[in-house]
Amino acid sequence: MHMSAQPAHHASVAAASTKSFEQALAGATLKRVEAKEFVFAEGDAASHVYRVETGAVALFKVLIDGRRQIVGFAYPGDLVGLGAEGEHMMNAQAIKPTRLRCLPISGLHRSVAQDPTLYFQLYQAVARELASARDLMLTTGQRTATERVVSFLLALSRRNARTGRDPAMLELPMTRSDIGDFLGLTIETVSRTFTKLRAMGLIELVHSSEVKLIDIDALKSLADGEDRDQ
Amino acid sequence: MHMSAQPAHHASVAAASTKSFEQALAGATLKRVEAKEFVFAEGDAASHVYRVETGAVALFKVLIDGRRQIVGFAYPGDLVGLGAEGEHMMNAQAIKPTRLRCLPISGLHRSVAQDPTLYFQLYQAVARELASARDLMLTTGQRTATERVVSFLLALSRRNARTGRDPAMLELPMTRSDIGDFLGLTIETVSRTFTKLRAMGLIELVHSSEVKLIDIDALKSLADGEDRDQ
DNA sequence: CGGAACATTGACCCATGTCAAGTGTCGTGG
DNA sequence: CCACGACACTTGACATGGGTCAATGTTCCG
Repeated sequence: MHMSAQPAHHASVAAASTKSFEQALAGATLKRVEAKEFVFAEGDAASHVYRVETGAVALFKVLIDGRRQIVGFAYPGDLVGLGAEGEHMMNAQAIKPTRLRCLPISGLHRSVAQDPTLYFQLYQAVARELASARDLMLTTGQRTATERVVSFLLALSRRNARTGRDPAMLELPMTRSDIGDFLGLTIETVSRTFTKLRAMGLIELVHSSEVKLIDIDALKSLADGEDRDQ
Repeated sequence: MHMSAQPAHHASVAAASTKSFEQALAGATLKRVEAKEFVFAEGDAASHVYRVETGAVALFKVLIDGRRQIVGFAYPGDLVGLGAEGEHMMNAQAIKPTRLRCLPISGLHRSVAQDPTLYFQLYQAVARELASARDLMLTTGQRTATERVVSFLLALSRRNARTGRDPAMLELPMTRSDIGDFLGLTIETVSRTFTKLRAMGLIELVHSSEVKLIDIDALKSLADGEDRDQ
């Protein structure tokens, strides 16, 4: 039987919270960025790793013709910027006012001297991120628009459950455009799908950025083709 | 300006070849698997990491209704099975007769005692794999069928160039179905796209599993929307 | 109050999926 | 060596999900 692992779609290295890691972060400076401000861009020197304290950040790549793929959203507790060798290979942009703790990579290497398992933790953190990336690939590669949107909502719901919030009431800090670029859909399709789910009585749009899940079980079965272990 | 990094699409931890790593692998047993035989399946205990010596392996996840997403192919020199915590979260299946070097995870942890940087190497290996996974997301999320197939061919071409083989003559060890499940397309669309590229004089199908690239520059511009730095 | 940005809705169309023949190609056994 | 069957691949005809283009609503902030 599978008790398998990650629920999917929290694509930014869920917090590796251990003593040595917390210590490394403790001295880190705090940085505020406004909505739409970049934390770093593709090609920038990878000087820091950041942990989101409040707010939310979108991680994305762009094609030369402007098409954009968001590869993940980072919420409070998530790390961004890991796994970059020398320079960043993607962009990180705040999607609302955000506070970040900035950890210089050089300092990180120094911390390793005190705690050699730190690399193991980084390894695990990146491995988790890899797992999410692959789950997202499954979603964008093989699923219909409805399945994608529902999976996305359920992933947010699970995140809420994990962090002690109401799993039926979702805040969507990102725009429809962001959701579309994450799921490989257009704004219009995302919007139509929300409308359809509302018409089916499965969700309620309290506000365009606030969704109430009415019938989670029905949503789960809609998301199907769901990877094992919900 | 970007000198950025990875060419994309070699989704299985390109070989981390260092002394300590080679030593760890040296004592490893060799295993032969036939085409279609599983190396491991989702849910299996993650007991070993494997390095492909000859042959090729497909890594994939399946949805309950049978849809399949191949997240990468592993060729000689590539590692498979890294990043699994406890149990594997995907399947690894040989796509032709394959020889693998099997490295017990327990032994790997022992080797770390001798060389603490080993974890750093593993971290880097997984980070590279993550970069490929994200490149693939960009491809399957945002591109047309033609762009996907051409990107795929060019990635194989680059791999050939990197390993000292003819970058214009490609061996496709995988079936059309595998390619489709990798790129998020159907068999028929993959086949039609090959036919179209042949009709355009850009490729030649020596054999259904052997492709000759005739006009690589034209292919590159077709692949466009290509991520920066070719 | 006005305007910009975001979201929704509608009409239409096309790329790709689906279904259904056909056509190699390879390996096996007679 | 040939015949057969099993697959894999190709090709065609058709259907449709979701993209595109366009208009309208809504929200929020100055």
